[in-house]
Amino acid sequence: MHTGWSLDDLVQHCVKEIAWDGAQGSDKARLWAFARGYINARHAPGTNKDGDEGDPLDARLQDYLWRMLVKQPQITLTTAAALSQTTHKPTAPIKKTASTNNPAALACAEGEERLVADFAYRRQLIAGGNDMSAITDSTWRVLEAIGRRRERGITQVELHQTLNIGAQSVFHIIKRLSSFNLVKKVNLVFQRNSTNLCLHTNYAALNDSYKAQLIMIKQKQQAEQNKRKRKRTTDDEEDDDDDDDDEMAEQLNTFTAALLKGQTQERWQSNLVRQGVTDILATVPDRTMPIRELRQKLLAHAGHSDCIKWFRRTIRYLIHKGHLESLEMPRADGTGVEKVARLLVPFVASTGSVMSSGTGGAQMIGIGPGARVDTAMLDSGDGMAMQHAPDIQIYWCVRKAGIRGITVQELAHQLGHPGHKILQRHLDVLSEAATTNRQILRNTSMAIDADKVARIVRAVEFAGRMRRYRYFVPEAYEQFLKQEGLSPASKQAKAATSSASTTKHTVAVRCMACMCINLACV
DNA sequence: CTGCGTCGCATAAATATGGA
DNA sequence: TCCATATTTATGCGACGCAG
Repeated sequence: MHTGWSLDDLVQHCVKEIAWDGAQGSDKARLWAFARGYINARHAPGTNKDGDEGDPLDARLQDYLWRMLVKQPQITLTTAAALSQTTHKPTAPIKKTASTNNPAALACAEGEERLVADFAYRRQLIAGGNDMSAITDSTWRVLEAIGRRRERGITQVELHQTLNIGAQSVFHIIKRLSSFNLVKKVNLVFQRNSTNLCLHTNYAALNDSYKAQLIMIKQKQQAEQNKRKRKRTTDDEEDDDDDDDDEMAEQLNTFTAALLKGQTQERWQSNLVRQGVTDILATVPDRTMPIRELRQKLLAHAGHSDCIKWFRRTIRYLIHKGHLESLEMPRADGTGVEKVARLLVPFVASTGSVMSSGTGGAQMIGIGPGARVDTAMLDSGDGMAMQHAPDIQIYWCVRKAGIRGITVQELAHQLGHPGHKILQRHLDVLSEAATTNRQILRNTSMAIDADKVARIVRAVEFAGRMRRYRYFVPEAYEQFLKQEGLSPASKQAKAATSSASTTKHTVAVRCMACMCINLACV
């Protein structure tokens, strides 16, 4: 934690970074990024913002740095054009032609100058003291690619695609490399696919996903310790259990709260929930608890439809995998039966899991027709992606649409064209009140606070004879009405009629999309 | 009859494994 | 290192039963 830095140190830092960039080397823009990273990291946190308003890396420093670097024995000055022709590698005839989509080569102009570290130095830095005879050409290429993407890691899929190596071979190579302790793997689940993020060991500790994995492992170990303690003494460790539960519950609450507010990038972590469920069950008598109670204990927003869906899915998954069994038990107050869950085998996250702790602006990622698990989501700068429940994805899309609203067609497009039926169903549910309260809502005529209960607003718009729905977040809908000079007086009617009644409250307004359409609220 | 929730089967995409 | 195949994890959707 030095608050100062020296020019020599800066130069050495850049030499290393260039070496990490591999055979393609680094261009000037990247070099300046390295230097800025170095300088900022060594400034005291408070001083670098207002203290020096100007760029700490001014033209003079840039010039100096460049001249010093060119002089370094390990560094060669070359151009992008030269790099694309020569293979520049003492080891093997690697088919550079195969990787024409090399981003580094394409990104810079033909004559762009690049600094490249020599092979021996790079090898020492990236492969450490490992015997190079054990590292074959393909292995080296993979290792180098991982090194190049050291900050955010690279997925197995990307390695397979960019290096033109079979997916299975990539798997083997990664396995080998992790046996040398050069590479760390982190499992990601994204939409319907799961993949591994590969990180160079030296940089793994900087990655949020890897940190999350370590936290999970630590939690697992603590849970095991607690269990062992519990076996020995049953009464004295209650406090520990409570603390543990509180900690877990708190973490989960943060997740749900943040998720539902849509103000964060924290991704819901299904493994965390699964583990939370079994951890709680492990501490109660008979390892049995009503599912409803379990949900309330685990989640701060247990009444939200999002939570209910997620939770139901989680329970179902755990039952399917043999961790839980579901039983019918009479209620304590004697009014019928309710479902309870009994723990059979505690769930333990095996391959680690992922959550993001990014700090950038909240944004939806990975949803779209071409969404993939690789660059699209990682390049968005917020680290990791997690699989989302469809309703949450829908909700966020509607939210993102804001005052303009969104039609089913647009929604379907944004979500990568899921099944028509399933989409409609989720929309039905979301535009109604929370599912558990439906009974109450139907039977009551009192005013319903739609802002609190309904998640999204469904409005119908007419264009000639055509009729279609448009969905809004409640706040956005209010805003829309205000903009059109209308009072949101239809709120009650809207909530009351959304389920069964046929009465319609119609308002003639201008549609934001077409500017000439009547919009009616149903 | 209708709406809703649950169950089970089919499918997809990626990883993991073992033999050549 | 490649090939064929198993496994894992998640989604899509129809069938079925229940309650109003």
